[in-house]
Amino acid sequence: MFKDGNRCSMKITIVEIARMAGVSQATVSRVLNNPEQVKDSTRDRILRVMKEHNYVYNAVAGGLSKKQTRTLGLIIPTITNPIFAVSTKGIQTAAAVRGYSILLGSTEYSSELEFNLIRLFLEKRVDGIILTGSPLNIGSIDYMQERHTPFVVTWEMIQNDTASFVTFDNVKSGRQIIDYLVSMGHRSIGMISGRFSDTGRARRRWQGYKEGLEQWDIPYDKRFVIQTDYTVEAGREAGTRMFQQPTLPTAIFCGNDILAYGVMAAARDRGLQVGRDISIVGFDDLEMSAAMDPPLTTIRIPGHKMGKMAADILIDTIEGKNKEVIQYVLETDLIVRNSVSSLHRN
Amino acid sequence: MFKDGNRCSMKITIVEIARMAGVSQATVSRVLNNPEQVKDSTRDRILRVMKEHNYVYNAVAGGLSKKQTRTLGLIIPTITNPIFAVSTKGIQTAAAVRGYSILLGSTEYSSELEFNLIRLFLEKRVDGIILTGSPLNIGSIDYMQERHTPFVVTWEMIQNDTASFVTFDNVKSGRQIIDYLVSMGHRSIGMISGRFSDTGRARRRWQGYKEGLEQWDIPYDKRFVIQTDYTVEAGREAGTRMFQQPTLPTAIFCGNDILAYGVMAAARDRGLQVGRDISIVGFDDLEMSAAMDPPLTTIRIPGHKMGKMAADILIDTIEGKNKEVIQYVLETDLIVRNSVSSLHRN
DNA sequence: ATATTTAATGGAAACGGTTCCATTTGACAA
DNA sequence: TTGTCAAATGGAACCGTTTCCATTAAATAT
Repeated sequence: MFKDGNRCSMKITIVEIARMAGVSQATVSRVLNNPEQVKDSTRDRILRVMKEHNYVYNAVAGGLSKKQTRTLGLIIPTITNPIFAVSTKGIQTAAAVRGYSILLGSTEYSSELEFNLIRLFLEKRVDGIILTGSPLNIGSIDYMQERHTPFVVTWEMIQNDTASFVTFDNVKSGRQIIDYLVSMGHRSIGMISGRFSDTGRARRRWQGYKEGLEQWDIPYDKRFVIQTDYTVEAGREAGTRMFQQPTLPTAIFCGNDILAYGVMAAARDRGLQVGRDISIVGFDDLEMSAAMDPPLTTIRIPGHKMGKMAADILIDTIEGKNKEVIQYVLETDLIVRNSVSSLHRN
Repeated sequence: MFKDGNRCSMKITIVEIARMAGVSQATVSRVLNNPEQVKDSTRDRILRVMKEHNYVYNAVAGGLSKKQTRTLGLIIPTITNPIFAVSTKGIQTAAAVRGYSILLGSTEYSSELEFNLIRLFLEKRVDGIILTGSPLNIGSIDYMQERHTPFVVTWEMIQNDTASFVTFDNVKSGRQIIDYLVSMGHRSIGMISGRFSDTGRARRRWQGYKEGLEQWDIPYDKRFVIQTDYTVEAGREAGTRMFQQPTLPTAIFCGNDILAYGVMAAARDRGLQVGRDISIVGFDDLEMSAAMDPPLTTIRIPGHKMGKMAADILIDTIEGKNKEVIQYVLETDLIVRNSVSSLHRN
């Protein structure tokens, strides 16, 4: 257990190192933070002593003193949706490059949990917070601002012009899908959406859907829109319900790819061939969407890039490298594959 | 900005609260940690002062003093594979219930990054570490043990009987797949596997494959096994290569579901109908596997449960509620769906 | 009324670093 | 030799809690 015969290496501190190396504790601290300030020979000696005794820096003590933890709080709806996973990866990678770690919290779409996470992160003195796909809670933003904690929100834009965000336009993307569907000859279009109560995004995509219909003079038929949870199973169940109706839409816009997978399965269950009898489009462009049968037409959102940008903006803010509010609205792309049929006679 | 007219609320400390409430800082600390020890009237007064001034507890100072951070370090290969996401969710949920937060780190299958993460977590004084799908680095375990940091490994068993783990048997699960395939009449079975160099798991599943073949007296044909990255695209590419060979296996065991999705797509590209012309089985049972066309036969591993158990064991260890090493090997289930055809004439 | 417990509170030393402000040392110029 | 300056180091206060050990106040027993 005690490889080197002395007490647990976690217990040895800077002052013991100092004593053993015959210097003051200030000097030891310097080799840790500003090595160039100490004479080579002294530094080497101190470093040697540290090595010998397996010294492990205590970042919580350091954090208390420096008033910074080099830790970012990340709040996401759920890690279980791959799209947030890729976004998280973007954040994590960018943060790691700049020497920050990530404290992870999931809201599971609960505004109360979101608020609790923010309070917790504040107590833990994260240097900043990334709010992904939020805020759910009206108080969240104020709470952070009052406490002067740098933060950036992503996956969502906010009316407030005092806060940074990096996001994309859900309404526009939704409309883009309708435009495409209409261009393919569809005029009877349903939507299987996430719950408006869970996220603003779901509502906004639906808003794009509705605006799209209006623009093309297609009447809104509320039998053709279903809200459900963002899971494959829920999508399948919603699809089944949709397809049991006496008249069916020719195309369905799904609130995300996960839902689309379920709806595709429901279509097959019902004997409908996707991309011929029924057209389906998703949203997110997950890794597996291109491998579906048929490959899923969907909106690609720059999850990884958004994450990276959010992290970089946040860290710049923390480090005082930018003083302004930064607000980005990234572009999305419609990825046309084979899940939508053309209704034009050819 | 300064809602209540005083200085930033993050700056006000326990001693200011004490002064304002006319008590000692010890008493304030008590209302935070052992409220029952202070008289109701005093407690209420202190609480009121805190509320009024938006006091935010400083957990890093508390952590320094208490020598515990109520934070767990979580190391996973990549957050991008949904199976680790569900495992992470299990951990996170269990940890939250018991008042711990999660510091997240990804190794991206690099043993060097793994080691750096451990060192970083130790510096940040996490109370314990969960090593998922590791250790990659031979030194990792020793390093944590020497420093007396509680940890549990998951997704992997270790020879060492001084460390806790909760995992499942990759070899056995691999063999289970072969047994099933053979029972369906297959005798020409390929494998598209993750890279042995990336994870021990990949090798172990392959070992199950090989042992299975031996048991049924099927010669091992190395043209039928391909190692590749754990991504859909890589699976598709590997599948394409596989299917370009002059003779094909009748069934393919894929190292995980992600790979299987790619291989299914490759089969379709090649005009092979999965579940009829070619049989495919996966590993993990991701959420979307049941919605594939055809639904994917696969091994279900209890990712969420493993995560929860790992977290609970770790926390019990941290809190001294168990002093023993705990080693669990969970059961996996073969989920039979429709991606495997029967070769028996019927 | 006094002695004995128990409950409530306060004082002050940790916890393990950082950093401001000296002080010492040596090099170099005058 | 002395003065000046820069480089290297040390002393000690500070970061914001917790907690041990007293001390005081209140309650109960004798």
